[in-house]
Amino acid sequence: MVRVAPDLRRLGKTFDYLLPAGTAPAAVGAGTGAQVEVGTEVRVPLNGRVVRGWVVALDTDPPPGVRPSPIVALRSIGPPPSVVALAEWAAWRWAGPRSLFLGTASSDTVVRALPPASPATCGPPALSAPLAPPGPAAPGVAFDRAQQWVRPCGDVAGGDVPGWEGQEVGAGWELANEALGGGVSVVRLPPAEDGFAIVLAAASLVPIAAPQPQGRGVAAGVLVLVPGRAAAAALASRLERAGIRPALMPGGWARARAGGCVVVGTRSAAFAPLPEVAAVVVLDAHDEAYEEESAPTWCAWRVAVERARRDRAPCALLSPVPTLEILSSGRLVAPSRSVERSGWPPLQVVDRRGADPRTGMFSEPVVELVRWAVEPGTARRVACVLDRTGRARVVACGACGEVARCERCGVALRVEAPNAERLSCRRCATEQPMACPRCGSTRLKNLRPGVSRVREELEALAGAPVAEMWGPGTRPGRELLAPGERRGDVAGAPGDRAGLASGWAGAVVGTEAVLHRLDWADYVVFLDFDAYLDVPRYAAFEDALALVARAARLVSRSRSVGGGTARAPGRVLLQTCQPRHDVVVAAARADPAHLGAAEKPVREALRLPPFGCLARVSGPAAPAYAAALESALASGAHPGASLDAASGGAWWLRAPSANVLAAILSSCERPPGRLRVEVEPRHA
DNA sequence: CGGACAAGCTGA
DNA sequence: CAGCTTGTCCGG
Repeated sequence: MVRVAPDLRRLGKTFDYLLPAGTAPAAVGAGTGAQVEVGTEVRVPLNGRVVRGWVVALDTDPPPGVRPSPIVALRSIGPPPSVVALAEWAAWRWAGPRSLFLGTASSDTVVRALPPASPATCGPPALSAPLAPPGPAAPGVAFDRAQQWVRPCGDVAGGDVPGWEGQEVGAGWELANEALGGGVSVVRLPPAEDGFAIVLAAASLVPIAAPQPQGRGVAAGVLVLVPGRAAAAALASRLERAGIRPALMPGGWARARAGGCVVVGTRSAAFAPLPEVAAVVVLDAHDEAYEEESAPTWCAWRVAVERARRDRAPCALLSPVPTLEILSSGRLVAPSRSVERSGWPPLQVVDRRGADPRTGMFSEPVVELVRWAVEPGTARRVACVLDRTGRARVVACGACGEVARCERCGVALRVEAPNAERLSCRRCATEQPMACPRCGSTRLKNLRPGVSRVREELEALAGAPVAEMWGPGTRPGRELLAPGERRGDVAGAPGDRAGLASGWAGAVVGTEAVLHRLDWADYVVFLDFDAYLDVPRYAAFEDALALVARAARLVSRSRSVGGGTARAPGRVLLQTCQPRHDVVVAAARADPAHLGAAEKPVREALRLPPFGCLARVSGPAAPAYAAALESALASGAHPGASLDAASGGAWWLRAPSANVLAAILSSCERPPGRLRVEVEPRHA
């Protein structure tokens, strides 16, 4: 008898079934597809139809009074037991259906057999002796294993091993051992460093093919997460050039399931079916691509951290701009200040406080830059970023020029309605009189950048065509116009766009898409950086700094010039009315910790993450659920937790920690009807 | 989730 | 009261 979780979104229950004739629980041949084990995908009858499901427990006793039906069929090899348990944890942690996480952990296609566990085909440093599996709290062992990698690869970087020519090896090497020394580390690598050295060091922790009879036993692997599909593919091919054949998710599901390999993938690969992890590396852990936007709002780097904790494996979270939440999850590993500074490009801040609104979006330095970029016969590229939304109702003081901002939390105050009589703070929900909080002047002017004609203006100023790029920043399907082209008449097939983006030079204006789609630039200009500082989200400042880091990476990337490769002399330029803002200061000093130090007390005072954990409850069934939560809180079992009504029939549940929050949510039965529970939504 | 079935509405 | 919509329950 086995227990099965059906693949039905609204059904959290499990059901017991009889094994089909001729099968037995996983006593022998587990993972070969012939037998049932925890994780196996099955097809089971339920209420008169046949549904997909996962075996979540073996040898169960059915509740009294029910007579179980037999399983209809074994459908596919499923995630290993460790990942089934991980999915259960995630379902609890983010108050979501377990089947959703099991689905994420499963193969897109039916898998009936696994390839032989691919042993570490690690290239250059042919490690001769089998390595011990990762043990509990053995930093010394991890250190030694990483050393074996680091030393040869440090030499290899000179280019004397095939496939290694020209691999740039930076500060990552010195940090790799420390990063993988045990437990969770937060590695603050500057934007110019890509962390490949740490990935290689982690890859060396794949145990050398310990012979495993019939695929039994645990074959640990190394998990590497990257924010996007393109970056995953790029990392995979780079690993191959280094002699390591990684399992690229989702296609590499079966290889990952067999274990003993390096698995590379995006957010969903946090649930890659490695039976055990020997090390975990998350690149650009601050990237919002790791967070699922709709409920359940799970977060891949947090899953990765939990996974490493369960397997007592080292976990390295890499980021040039680690958020407070990331920092609170591990110990900080950072290069020296001088190394960090040299990994950030110079930042030029253009103070726009005194600017005449009629000069439009462009300061003198920007106009000069664009003219420089469009000079004929040059291969220069200047990218201008303009977020067209988000600051229509922000006001600045007509007397002192300061943006009116909340004295309590520092966010820009907004005029919520066209003829409102007070200024409101959307972060801490307070209101203030319609006057400059700094000098008291009531002469306030609306900051309202011109939007639709920015490109035309720039073309007029530069006296040359300027390209345009737009579209949502994180989704595909954007279009790049060549110089002189208009929206709607994109040259070539859609497939040509990437080529256009890489071969093209001059000036480009676009939304955040620019930062995602271009592969290099000499300069990145934020035409209206304040738009990012004024977003009413608790994480707005961190997100703004992350954008600068992304721009920094664009301008520090090497590019081909006239057949050779040159280092772009990159710079980032910000136009802002808030030149002393902590985000601007942090970026200018190449010191992300500056922002962290400024943010910490505010978060602490407002009990925002990482000093507290919030969940938003909404939907038609929210009132009923809120009532249940209220009575759970009234019982006194959860000190420090509270429930507040928000606008639009929603509620905020606040708890001192994510665990307490999850405990409260899971202790309250969900009422029937549509209910949305968003745990830790970053747009709060 | 989706089928079964019960309770409620409508119109002749 | 047939014929249809809307809602609640339940599954092994």
